[in-house]
Amino acid sequence: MLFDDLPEARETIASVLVPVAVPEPYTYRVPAGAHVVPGSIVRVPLGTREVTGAVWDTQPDAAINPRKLKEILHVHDAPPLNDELRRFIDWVAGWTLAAPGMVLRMVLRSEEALEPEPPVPGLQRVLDRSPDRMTPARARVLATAADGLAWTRSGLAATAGVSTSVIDGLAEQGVFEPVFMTATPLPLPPDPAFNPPQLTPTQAGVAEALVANFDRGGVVALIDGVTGSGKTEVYFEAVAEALRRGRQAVILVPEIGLTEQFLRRFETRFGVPPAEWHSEITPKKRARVWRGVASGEVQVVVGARSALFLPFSRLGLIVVDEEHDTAFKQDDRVSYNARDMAVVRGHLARIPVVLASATPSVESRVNADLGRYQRHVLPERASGASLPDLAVIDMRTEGPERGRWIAPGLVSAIRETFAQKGQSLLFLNRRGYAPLTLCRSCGHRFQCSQCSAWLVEHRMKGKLVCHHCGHTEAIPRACPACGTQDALVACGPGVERVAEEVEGLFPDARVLVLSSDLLGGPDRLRREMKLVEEGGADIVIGTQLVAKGHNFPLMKLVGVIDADLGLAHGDPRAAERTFQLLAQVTGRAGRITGGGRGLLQSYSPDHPVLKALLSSDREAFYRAEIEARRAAGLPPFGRLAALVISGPEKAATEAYARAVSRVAPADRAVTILGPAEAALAMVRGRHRYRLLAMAPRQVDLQGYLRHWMTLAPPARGGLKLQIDIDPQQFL
DNA sequence: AGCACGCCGACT
DNA sequence: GTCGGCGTGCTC
Repeated sequence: MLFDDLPEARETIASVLVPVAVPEPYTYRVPAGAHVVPGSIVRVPLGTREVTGAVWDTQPDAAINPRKLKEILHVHDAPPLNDELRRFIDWVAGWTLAAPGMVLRMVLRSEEALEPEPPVPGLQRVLDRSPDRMTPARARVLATAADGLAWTRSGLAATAGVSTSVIDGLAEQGVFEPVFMTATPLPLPPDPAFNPPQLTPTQAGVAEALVANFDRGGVVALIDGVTGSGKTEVYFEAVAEALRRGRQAVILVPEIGLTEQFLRRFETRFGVPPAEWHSEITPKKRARVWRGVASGEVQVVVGARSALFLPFSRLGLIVVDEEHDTAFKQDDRVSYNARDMAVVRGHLARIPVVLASATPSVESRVNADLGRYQRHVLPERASGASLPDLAVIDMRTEGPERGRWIAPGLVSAIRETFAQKGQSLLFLNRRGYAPLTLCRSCGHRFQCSQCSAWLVEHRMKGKLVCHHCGHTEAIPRACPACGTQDALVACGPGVERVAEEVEGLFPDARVLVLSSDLLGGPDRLRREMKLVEEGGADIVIGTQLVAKGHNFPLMKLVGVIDADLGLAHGDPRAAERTFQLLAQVTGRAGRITGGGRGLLQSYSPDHPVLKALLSSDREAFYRAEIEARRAAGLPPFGRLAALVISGPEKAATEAYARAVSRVAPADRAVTILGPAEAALAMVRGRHRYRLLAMAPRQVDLQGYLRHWMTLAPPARGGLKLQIDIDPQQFL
């Protein structure tokens, strides 16, 4: 054959998604001898820097000036991102209107994982060699290494109980030879048959349905079960099925829900703890989990929302526990709701998704009612214990005297519980001592200088703190407005103030405050949680973190100090949030041991949310909430969007927007527009606006956004948007 | 003049 | 997301 007949050796190119906010993949030359496939993780030059990206297409139409092309520097020795994950990245980017590279960045969140762990030097017994002289220490070493497996020098020394010099001596004589051990072996795989639970007939029925879903493609099941009904045990059976089928499972939990308790429950069922994935994990562990997941060796991951973006090689199941929790939302960079994106990934991968909650979100309930999701109800408590006995204390007639916050009825309930050595929990979703401080003399109210919210007194810290932007200042002695000395007065209760009252009422009780801003950080909080769990406190005063994830087995009484708090907000989901929070926190009472009580202090005991809670008629709550949204012109999904258009003073605008999003639309300083008006304002005003637009309107937001993006492509920093629309309808 | 800072476009 | 260029305004 003549050389002339051969097609000219064409230059190979590939499009590479780079982790920057550009709208499309860039084209690079593939160096001779390098082999890339779609999904290959590569190192490429970009501008003056080098970045890690992923090959998106090996046959791109190169509409780019060939002279501009740069060459791929390195192809990482890591499994390529599979087709399922690449489609998921593209989908999420399209949905969130983020650059695909920004979504890729969430996938490539472990630099160390991109190359195999370097081999560890080790020693292996050379069987036909023995030491010149035997000593007791040497004998122990030989006995330890008799299995013929490779050991690390220090590991062998420690196990045999000798110093490393004994090992060195033996190695010197050739009794051990140096070898290289490949990366630390992964822990044993979870065993689906390790400890199957005793399920009630209802639970078994639900578990069976979840198992059957593995043969039905991308089915979403909503498990709707009261606190203590055994949701976890039931979805563990779906995890077991994934394992039996040789597939991987991921369990997403709200960040705070990933407790020691949860890991222990997993271990009890499957014999080993699951792999963990969350923001606190060390880089080394992070890399192991990432690689293990990509290679398929790690079979079950329990993690926060970011675990959804792990490169599973054969994902078979996604579970979203506490699916109603707002911690699944990410608002910075790419803004997404991991619960919704889990449904999307399940859909693309044609695998079952399980959403579980004691208080499902309204949108998931609606999706279930519409037949998009299966709905499985677990009504009773598994232990046979009844739900806590709930009652309301009408603060208008049965309230405490002025300056106190705990009604006499609740005080006596605490006294009774304490006498019977049970634990009481007082729930108040307000950190600090008092939510508002004012001057007795002139009426001056302490406001945050950055964002105009009230400053909250934190007596333990001795500071005034803004809960919106984090701004902190010292508590002054004199009023900054009129100069009067010692005239400051605290208005309303926070957990610290309730604790003060409790300590006065029950001097013998062990009182503990559980709040996210405890001095001593998360470690201390973890210790305190454990302490409460083991009975080391009698009365616990806590903010919403006691409502989430953690179970306190000895808790017999839950008192809600202000059940109205949260109901009055302008947020269209205030009622839903309050219902969920109160149901979760009161559900803690007697959760394990049964026979718990809940007392809710309220000035509006006839509010539908409280009525629904008290009658345990959850259906009534959902019916009323869906109806209320319909009446307000909102679709039942809670199709909500917020546009935050940031102006030139970026930091100020963002702090402002953050503050506003919590108090809006009550704050008059904010212009509130619908998306159409916001879009027009953007285009007309050359985005010199400082506004937050909330659009609880029934509009085609996606259409509007696309429309205006073509009119005025958002400049960097010019526009930040959050989309909070249930993606179900677009799948 | 020298430099910090913010804005803006480019990045294959 | 991050860098470099450039204009503005201020001067340990």
